[in-house]
Amino acid sequence: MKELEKTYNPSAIEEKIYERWLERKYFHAKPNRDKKPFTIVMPPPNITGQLHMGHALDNTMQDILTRYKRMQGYEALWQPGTDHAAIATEVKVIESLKKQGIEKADLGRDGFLEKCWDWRKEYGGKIINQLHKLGSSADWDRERFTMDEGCSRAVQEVFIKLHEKGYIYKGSRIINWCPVCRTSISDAEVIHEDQEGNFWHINYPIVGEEGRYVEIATTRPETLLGDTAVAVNPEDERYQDLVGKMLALPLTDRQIPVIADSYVDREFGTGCVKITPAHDPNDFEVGKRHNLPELNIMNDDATINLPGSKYDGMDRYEARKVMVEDLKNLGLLVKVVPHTHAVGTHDRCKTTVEPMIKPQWFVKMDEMAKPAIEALRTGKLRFVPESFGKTYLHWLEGIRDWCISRQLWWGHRIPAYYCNQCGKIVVAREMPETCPVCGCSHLTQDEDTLDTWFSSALWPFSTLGWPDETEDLKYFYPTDVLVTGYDIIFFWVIRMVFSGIEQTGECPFHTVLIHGLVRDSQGRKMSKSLGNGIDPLEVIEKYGADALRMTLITGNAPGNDMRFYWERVENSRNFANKIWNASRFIMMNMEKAPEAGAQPRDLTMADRWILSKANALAREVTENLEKYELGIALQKVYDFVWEEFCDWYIEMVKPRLWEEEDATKAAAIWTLKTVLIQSLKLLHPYIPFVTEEIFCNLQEEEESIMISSWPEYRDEWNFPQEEKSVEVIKEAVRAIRNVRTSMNVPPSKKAKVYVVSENQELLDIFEHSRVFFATLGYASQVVLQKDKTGIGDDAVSAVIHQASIYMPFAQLVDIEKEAQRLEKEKQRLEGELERVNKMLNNEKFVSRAPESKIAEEKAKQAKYSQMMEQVKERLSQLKR
RNA sequence: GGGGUCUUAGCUCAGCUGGGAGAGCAUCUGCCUUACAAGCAGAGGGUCAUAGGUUCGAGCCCUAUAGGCCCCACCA
Repeated sequence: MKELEKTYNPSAIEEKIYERWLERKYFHAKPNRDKKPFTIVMPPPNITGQLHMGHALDNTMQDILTRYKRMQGYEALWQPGTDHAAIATEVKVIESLKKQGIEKADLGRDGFLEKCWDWRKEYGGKIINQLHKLGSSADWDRERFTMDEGCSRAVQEVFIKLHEKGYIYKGSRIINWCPVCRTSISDAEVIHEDQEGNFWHINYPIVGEEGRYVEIATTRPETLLGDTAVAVNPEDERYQDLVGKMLALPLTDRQIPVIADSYVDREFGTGCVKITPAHDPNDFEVGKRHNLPELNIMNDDATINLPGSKYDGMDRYEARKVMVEDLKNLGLLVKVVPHTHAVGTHDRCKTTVEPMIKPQWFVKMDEMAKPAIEALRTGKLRFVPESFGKTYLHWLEGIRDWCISRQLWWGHRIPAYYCNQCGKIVVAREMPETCPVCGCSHLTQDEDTLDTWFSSALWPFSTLGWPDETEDLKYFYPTDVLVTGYDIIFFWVIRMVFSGIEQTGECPFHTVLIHGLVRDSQGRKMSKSLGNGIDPLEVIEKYGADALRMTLITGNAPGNDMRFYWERVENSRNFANKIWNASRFIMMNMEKAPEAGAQPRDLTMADRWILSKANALAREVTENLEKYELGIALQKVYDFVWEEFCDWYIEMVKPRLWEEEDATKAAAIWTLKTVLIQSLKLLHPYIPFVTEEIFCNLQEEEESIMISSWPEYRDEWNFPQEEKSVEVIKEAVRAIRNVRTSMNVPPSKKAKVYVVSENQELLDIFEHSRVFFATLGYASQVVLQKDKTGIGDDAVSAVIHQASIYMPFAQLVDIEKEAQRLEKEKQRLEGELERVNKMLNNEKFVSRAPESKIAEEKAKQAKYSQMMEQVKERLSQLKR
């Protein structure tokens, strides 16, 4: 038996323990017919990533579930890996190249990709190492990467299958273009944020009607150059006569028609809308309906593309300024009205996106969305908390086709090949030798790569070997729970669900456990630009991984954001120290007693009480964990360990340990050890390090707590009678302490305690508990009797159920104060009685409430009236 | 415009299927009691946003209102 340090020092043990777990392969899972599988796939962090609080929370939750299920006897697999993070990584690599004076284009595709792989080699493992520090029990032997061979094969396979099915197509459509990243992005990557801008009212002259104009209002005057019509509402009387007429487009020599389309809102603006099909998604639709020309007036970097015009080559915002000035000079600018409106920006770089028409690859969504919606409706898939299911449905029901091609180099290259001669597109695993149409042998692969999320969408099955029918896939798939933040439901969860159903026929997981954001102490989002982020590694260094994990889980409900406070970390650390010291105490005492292997027969009332409590706790905690109520479960163990076990049970047991010859010493030691181990096990998923360290020092039968068995409820540990008895004793002790405190009696001053009760059963309980009054209630002597014989009027008193407690404090007694205390107690009881009487006198309550509830209230009524009598009696005694 | 969510002790938050309001921190009072001062024993502090409704019974369910936050959305 080793001796523990006086205070718990996490940094001294965490690394050592984690190494041991790794060495012994405890995290490794493999198909095992004798066990049921439990699988979680880790949301793959970006290879550009550094562990932040969000990761810490996300992974702590996954680790808790994995460790819990592993202890329950499941073959628990937590599948880890990293994501290539196409845009994010490409941007980082470009940045680092720039510092060396190298441009992406100079390197060429292959050269650039080489740099990307170098990057991944250097930084790809960083976050994984940081996850180790957190205590994550993922199966690192299975670590995967979204661009490794297996995942790439899965991507290719899915692309080809979806293309064959007609679900993937190439088309020229209006897409979101990021002029800085120079790539298309999907709708999900566009953030609409309100920005202050202007409404520019501009007059378009009507051709052939000198002096007559159509006034339009726009937030983007520069797109005027691409206008191919002006639209009015067909119902709008004001403009009936204009439809069909031509307008002279200012600043150009073009003429454009006035058309009628119900898209136009008569009430908004002037009721006349300029139509720019190539640079606005609505206008694009209008343009299609009216066969309008699509005039692209912008380059990829959002400079104006209009050769021959003075605006050619100007940046879009510069062009705006110059054009507005020119319009003003022409007298066509009617007015400028300040106007805030939603502007689409790229979520990565915050650049205002430019809608553009470009040939891109799309995934057709309508058919695949259906089974994904169905999965939630039929309960095959559920969200915790449930409300996020609505978010999921809402998005799926309004889903549009997914633009999956990106004009990037870092990513999965699209397996499409173009015939240089006839233009035929061939989608295939490898480049065809000849074109199937014209037979020519000159083909070129598509330059584009796929959206990062295309590969992440396959993560739950690509990591298990799909498309091969591997043992892993058969055993571990579908997975069980997906843990992630609500901010990523659209990007990832939805796409995993429809991809999983489409490719494997099964929903990739049955539960999505959603968590919120970790904010700073003022409730702000932690961000680099604000500099308010707290580094989880710093927390781990200062207080230990257990304290961090516990802080992230305590007092937080699924889906809710939380604030980070150092005080809370301290409290968590204090708890680890608390259980550390309780263990230290127990170990010190274990040496004093012969090793008790089996459960002793002579368990005392207190032993049975705490055992019964620990037993009930195991059941409750398990129930909470099954409902993913991680915070509630932890709170329960916390309360049990600190209050019931440490503050009450250990204090109660001390006299038996101090006594040289105590017949029940072995029982005490056995109970201490048993309940401690039970608590450690219940805590292990949350605070794995400290529980492991204690467990290994405490016993020698098992080599690690993480592979020990999860506590189960046992009927033979259920002792309702003893639970009640100890509660009575606690009530009496509390009453004594209360009285003493209110009279400022120091603990050093012991007092004689009389317990008066007419209830023999109660007196019997106290008879067995004399020692508790001495140690917990500072009694010098305990007298149990049925009446007040020998108790002077100068004693102070307290009333508990069916008993009165008297302590003679002659000189200390202040009759006034004593009376005040009792008056207060009387008032409290009056309140209680009023409530309970009101209930029981209510005929409807008595006739409609469940019997158990009525019985409960009746018992309370009896209890309070009895106590009331005692208080009244004592009061009248004082007044004499 | 649509949807979601929140409003509980001074602060930050829990509160499971409706049956007497909880935690941590902070505050106040005593204690260095032989596991722990990162501790022990006690105390104070809440018309659970407001107004209705359902119910024997509402912090919890329903409706409306006010305020906060979030997400989605093609009003130029």
